[in-house]
Amino acid sequence: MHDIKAIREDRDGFVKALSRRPAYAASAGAEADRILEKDKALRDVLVRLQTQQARRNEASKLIGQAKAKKDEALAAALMAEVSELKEGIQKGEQDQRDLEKDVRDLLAVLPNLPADDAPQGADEAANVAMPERAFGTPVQSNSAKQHFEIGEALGQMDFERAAKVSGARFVYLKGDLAKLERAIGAFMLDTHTEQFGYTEVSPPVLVKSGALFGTGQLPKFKDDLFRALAGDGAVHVGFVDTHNKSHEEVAKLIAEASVPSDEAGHWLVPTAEVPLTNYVADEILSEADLPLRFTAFTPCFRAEAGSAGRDTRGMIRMHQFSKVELVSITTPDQSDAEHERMTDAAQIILKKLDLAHRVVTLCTGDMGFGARKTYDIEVWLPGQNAFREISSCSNCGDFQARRMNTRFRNAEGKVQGPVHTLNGSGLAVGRTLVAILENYQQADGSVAIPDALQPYMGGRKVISKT
RNA sequence: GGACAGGUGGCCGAGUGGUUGAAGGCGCACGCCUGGAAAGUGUGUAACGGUGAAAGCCGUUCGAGGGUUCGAAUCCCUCCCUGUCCGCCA
Repeated sequence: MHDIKAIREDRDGFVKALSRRPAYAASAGAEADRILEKDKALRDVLVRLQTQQARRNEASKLIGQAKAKKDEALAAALMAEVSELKEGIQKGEQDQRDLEKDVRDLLAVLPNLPADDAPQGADEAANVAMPERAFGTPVQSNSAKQHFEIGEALGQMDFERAAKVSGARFVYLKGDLAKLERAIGAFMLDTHTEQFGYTEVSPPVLVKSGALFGTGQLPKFKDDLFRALAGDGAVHVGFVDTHNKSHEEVAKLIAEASVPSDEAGHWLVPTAEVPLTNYVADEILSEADLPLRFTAFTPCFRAEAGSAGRDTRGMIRMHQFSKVELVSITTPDQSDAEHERMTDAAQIILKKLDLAHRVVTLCTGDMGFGARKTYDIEVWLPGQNAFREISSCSNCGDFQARRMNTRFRNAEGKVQGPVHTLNGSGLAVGRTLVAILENYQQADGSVAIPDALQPYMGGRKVISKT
């Protein structure tokens, strides 16, 4: 969420930054002007309304004093005056609510402004390589199998039965592959907590809509989410007047007043970023406690609404997958350094697993809604003969903090404004498993276990068909 | 799911229609006291918004949203959350 004051005070600067996102290249100016128009109308209403409220408050106090002095005539005169103000005040309050909602609704769907050093570009082709962060040598091989061929041949990865039970984009892992997923998660958590000071968290994976608004998935991206409703999801809303009505009439009125609402039920988290970041929602944190660093190993659920036909084979794009997430809450002046540190933490995992990868800075056309700057880590998959995203580390600046209403105060107790939030995968566990299968596959169909994971796999060195 | 009881400032906690943004306490900050500290003592200590060059002035906020009233932390309605008991349940 953008700071309306910032748009008001520097409209052109806002438009310039927003128009760096290709989707807003043409419309940024019009967006800003629509918002500013509503904002101006709101402030006009406030000036008028507050004058009336001030007089009402003053007169109300005088009424209390007059009544205390038994001066009923004065009290009656004042009450008549306030009575006349009432209509205007109620109208003003309604206008205020409407205009505040208008401004908020317009702001809520606008993406974050790219950082100055986020490269300009239309799509992923314009992402900028970071050679200083590249690691390892991609192994080209004509004989390399894809992960699902390896997993299915091992008899430990079953898409057909998953389709029977849950449909497309689900998988059963069994035996050593199921254990390997757990081992990868445990290895990642241990690394982040022990080497990087993250606090391990086991968060809720069903959340209310307010949390998804806070991190920016709602209201704009609800089609990407799964929703969990109790029963048929009907919710009783509003007041039903049962006076002098038959049972049938009351039942009908209740049914009419019961509708699915956007507030009803829960949503399945698309990433642990949501519960980890919203942990501090509506709080004023102490600067001394920052940065906060959280990590969690959770399932993630995504509808993949816009991905029909993409990555249909294998485990690359699932409705449900495991991920270890990293979230940092920092002061504004720390967030750039924290972004580099978080990316280091994510990369360490791949380095310890000896998996070749590269890192790119996303261009303005490829960045997510809430990010001001993003690094993607792409791991080499010899079976696909390609680099594939395995982590995305973003600095969201104060964008999520404004939506969540999370601020911090300094040592003197003075509120300093919104915190900065960052999130990154550390890493996608399913895709890490894919990368291990493809990079550690052996000619006989078995898969070597990376050294770093052997302690988590009972000291074993290889996964074979059982 | 049912029945009660609650949700007040950084924390605890008073407050059931009229100068209550809110007593009191804790915590915190600064001062006095002290050789220094503790104790004691004094003062201060919410957020957000509008307006203004600023000082300031004004408004809103006592879980959230509506309503009643000249006036709501206080009365009414809806929702959310917490606690206790019952039911069900991993």
